[in-house]
Amino acid sequence: MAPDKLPPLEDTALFRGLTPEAVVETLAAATSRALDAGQTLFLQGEPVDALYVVETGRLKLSQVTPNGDEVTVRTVGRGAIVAGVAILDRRTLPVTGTALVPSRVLVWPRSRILPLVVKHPGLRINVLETIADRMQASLTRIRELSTDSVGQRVARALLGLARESGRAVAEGILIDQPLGRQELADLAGTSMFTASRLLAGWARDGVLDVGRQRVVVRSLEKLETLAGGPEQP
Amino acid sequence: MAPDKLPPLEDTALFRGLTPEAVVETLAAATSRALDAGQTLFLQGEPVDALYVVETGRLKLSQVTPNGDEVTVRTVGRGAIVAGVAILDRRTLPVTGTALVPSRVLVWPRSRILPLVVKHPGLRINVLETIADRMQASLTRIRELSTDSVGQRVARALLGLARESGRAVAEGILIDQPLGRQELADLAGTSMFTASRLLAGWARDGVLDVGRQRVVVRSLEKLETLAGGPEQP
DNA sequence: CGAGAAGTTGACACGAGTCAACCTCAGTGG
DNA sequence: CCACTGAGGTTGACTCGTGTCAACTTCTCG
Repeated sequence: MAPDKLPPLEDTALFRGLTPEAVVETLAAATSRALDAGQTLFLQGEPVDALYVVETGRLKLSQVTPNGDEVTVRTVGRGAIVAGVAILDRRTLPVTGTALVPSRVLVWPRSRILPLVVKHPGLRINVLETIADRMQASLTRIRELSTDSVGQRVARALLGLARESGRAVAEGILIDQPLGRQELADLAGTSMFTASRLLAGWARDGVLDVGRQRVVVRSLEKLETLAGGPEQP
Repeated sequence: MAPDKLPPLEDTALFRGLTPEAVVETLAAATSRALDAGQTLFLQGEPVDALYVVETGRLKLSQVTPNGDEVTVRTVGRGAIVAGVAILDRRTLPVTGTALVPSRVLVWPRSRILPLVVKHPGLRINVLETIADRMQASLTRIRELSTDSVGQRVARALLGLARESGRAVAEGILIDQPLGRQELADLAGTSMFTASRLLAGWARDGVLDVGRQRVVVRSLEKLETLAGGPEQP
């Protein structure tokens, strides 16, 4: 796992605006943990006992219903702060975190992160900002689930993925991560069958190129139209 | 507006656990503002310039789509902290706040609340706790919108209202606030017609008594069953 | 090359939204 | 005091988007 072309962690949500010394001290306090694909990092309802930052890979944050249904709330990649509520008082986790692919996370047990947020107020600010951002995203999601069609939601999910893990290729923007139909369907809150039909239709219309575990966006504009206008936070 | 039988504000989310002096000082820094029914207190997307606490009445927090559709995110009554993001750095409001009935709110402009949260850490903790609670509620709502039927959602909305503004009467629990079908439908994320049909059916089954702007829950147990099991946070 | 995972496609059912017509009260002004 | 009016609510008919299930195809990997 050579630290090749990865953007430096110093530059991610948790460390933005901190002094180099604070960054070094905080990083030194972390341990690193590897996760297999499908492995669970923490369970909804458990007490929060650590703060995490995604080093590599991709985590799925989901809610499970009492009947065992699972709803993907969001997925996060490198640099994302996870379980930010760790810096608040005794709380339980609102979601379950699972690795979608083999991943690696930085771990700060509460006992180690709490003194640090006291010492470095910027750290606390960054975590709280993340929580506020997630709040806004959740509210937007509620609105989308209430008013948008499945087509719009799938289109918006693709736009999000393109923005987050898009890579420019000859034909357009490749979503640079294995993306199964089921996974996309979970993100958009629909069934695999409906997602499959939508992708097939859009591929016919020249909006996308699709393949096994693979999507290339050929026309961002058309996709934005399908999503019902460009991003609205 | 005599301070009749209202539970004391000292006892609400913002002040829990504070010293009496801190409560007095904080209350002294607030101004009070009256709102007509339907009046807007703040608009989604505006910069947050104040923290509010509901004194009397009821506010609706909603998200509006670019096309003008409106989705009720939640409604709050006496004692609720609103626009808690005010204590974070420069942010915009994630929702619009509107009075459902003539209401009264306490107002702390940012410039006045910020020094107070520094002076009284308990104040900050209380606001952050509220934000975390709302986060959890939003995630639960996302799950419900994704997996529950409209019937379950309406039942759950009624349970919430009964818990929040329920008053025991001879026949059961009266939801002690004017509750139009449209309003209930908005809360559950459905149409007025569907809400009306559901209420009519449940009234037939003896679960509810319904009338113009009025609902009485006759059997909490049956309603919980309809909601798909008792509360699951 | 075989087996299983991933994806596709058609047939079908059904929940819930939409619209129109209608009913029924509460409040108002003559 | 009563008739009128309009908001609130109900109900039926209809449509349509999506979920479900089954059968089938096509990759990928060991």
